[in-house]
Amino acid sequence: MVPRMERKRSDIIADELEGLILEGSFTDGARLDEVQLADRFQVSRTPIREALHRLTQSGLVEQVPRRGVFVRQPGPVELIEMFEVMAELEAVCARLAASRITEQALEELKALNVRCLDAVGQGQSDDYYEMNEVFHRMLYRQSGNAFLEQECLRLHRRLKPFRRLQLRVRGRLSQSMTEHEQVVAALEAGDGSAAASAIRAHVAVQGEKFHHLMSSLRPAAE
Amino acid sequence: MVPRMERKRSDIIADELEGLILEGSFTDGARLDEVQLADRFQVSRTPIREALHRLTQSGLVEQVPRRGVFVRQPGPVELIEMFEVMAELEAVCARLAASRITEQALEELKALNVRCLDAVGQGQSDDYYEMNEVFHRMLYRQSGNAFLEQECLRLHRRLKPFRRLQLRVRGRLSQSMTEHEQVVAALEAGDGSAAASAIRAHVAVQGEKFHHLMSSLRPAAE
DNA sequence: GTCAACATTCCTGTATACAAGAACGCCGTT
DNA sequence: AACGGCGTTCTTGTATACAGGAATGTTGAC
Repeated sequence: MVPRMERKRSDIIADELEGLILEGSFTDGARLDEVQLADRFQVSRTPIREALHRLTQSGLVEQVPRRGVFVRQPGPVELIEMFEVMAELEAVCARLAASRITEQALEELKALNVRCLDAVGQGQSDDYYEMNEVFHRMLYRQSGNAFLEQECLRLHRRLKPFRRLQLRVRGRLSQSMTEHEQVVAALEAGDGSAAASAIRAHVAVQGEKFHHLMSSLRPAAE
Repeated sequence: MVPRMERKRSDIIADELEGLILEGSFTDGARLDEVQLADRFQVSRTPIREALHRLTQSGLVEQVPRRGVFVRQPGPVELIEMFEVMAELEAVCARLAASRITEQALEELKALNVRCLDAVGQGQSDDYYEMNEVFHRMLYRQSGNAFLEQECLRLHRRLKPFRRLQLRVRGRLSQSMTEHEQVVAALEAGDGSAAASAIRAHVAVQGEKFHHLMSSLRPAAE
């Protein structure tokens, strides 16, 4: 079904810029100069403009007519709001999944959690991070609603750099594990509201505890 | 705070095209020719391209590299999924609003419902439609989460042409009224889950009953 | 008559040229 | 010395020119 998808330069540039912004390579409010970027990427202004336009739609930059585009890092308030929405969206996924999930997917989730547990035991937080991602993506998928899945992936991606900070908190990994297991248990029991509550708490804690980490206001600059 | 916002032509064109597509002026899968549109809007290809790019991000059209952009009307399945997400998002708004809504806003909602009731009594479905919009927008606002509000508005706008069909169902208006009142009552009681359930049902019925109206697959072409 | 290969043509993607508005600085006036 | 008006310059927004790939039509072979 995927015909060929030879991406054009402007898309590639958009992805790259998106990565740079999410990484925090640009300070908040910084102006993204078209000619400067054109020079940097060795292309003309046209693809740059298209890329910036896409980033505007994503909400990563703000475009002021006749003035230029400026990177727009979310402030603490907006971040907390976004985490709240993320928590609620995942809660919806969980509730829907509780009645829609397949046996097979449930088994996969369990297996995934076992592997997560191993990673936690060995203190491999990177591995855990990866598997945590897979866990959440599976949950989105099992909501049985492809549109919801897409929306969740979108927001998840947007919050990614801020989420990673969260794993650095001491003892967070094992706590996170427990929460995952509660979610799976609720799904297995077909208890939608329990699954929703579990995952909501799991995600919300990231938002609520988040500002404790906000001593550096910039996102994870790895 | 609004500096001037002299919109550029490409934005105006994007809005116009968006309206045309949502109205259903283009059949699904139709190709949007750049030069043709440029000629139609009396501009060069550049603003057209920017507008089409924006529509791509909105999901109204699909861009196939080296082939062109094609309007992409959501199919029945996708529409039902979108309505489901809308219902859940509004449910979240309601639940959050139950504990966050101000007295003043509550009064406004009540007043609005009284006016809605009048409109229903007089069979003025257009008036009702307008006030229904305001009701939902107020609910989004009262979630106390600006990001959630934005997301709700976005999806609401996307579903607008399909939602309108719903009002044509006989007896829907008075039923809708009752549901609104249930929501307000739950909000007043501070009962989040009741408010969520009420609004979820209110919106979901649109999605569920939607395919009964799908004899004509095209959106409301007024 | 049908199919395939080639050439033409059209359209998208990119580059460049042009126009207009905004910011900045300079100079003159008070 | 401070403030205001004017002009320069820089940057965005738009138009146009150019390049490459895709689709289509034609022609030739089987």
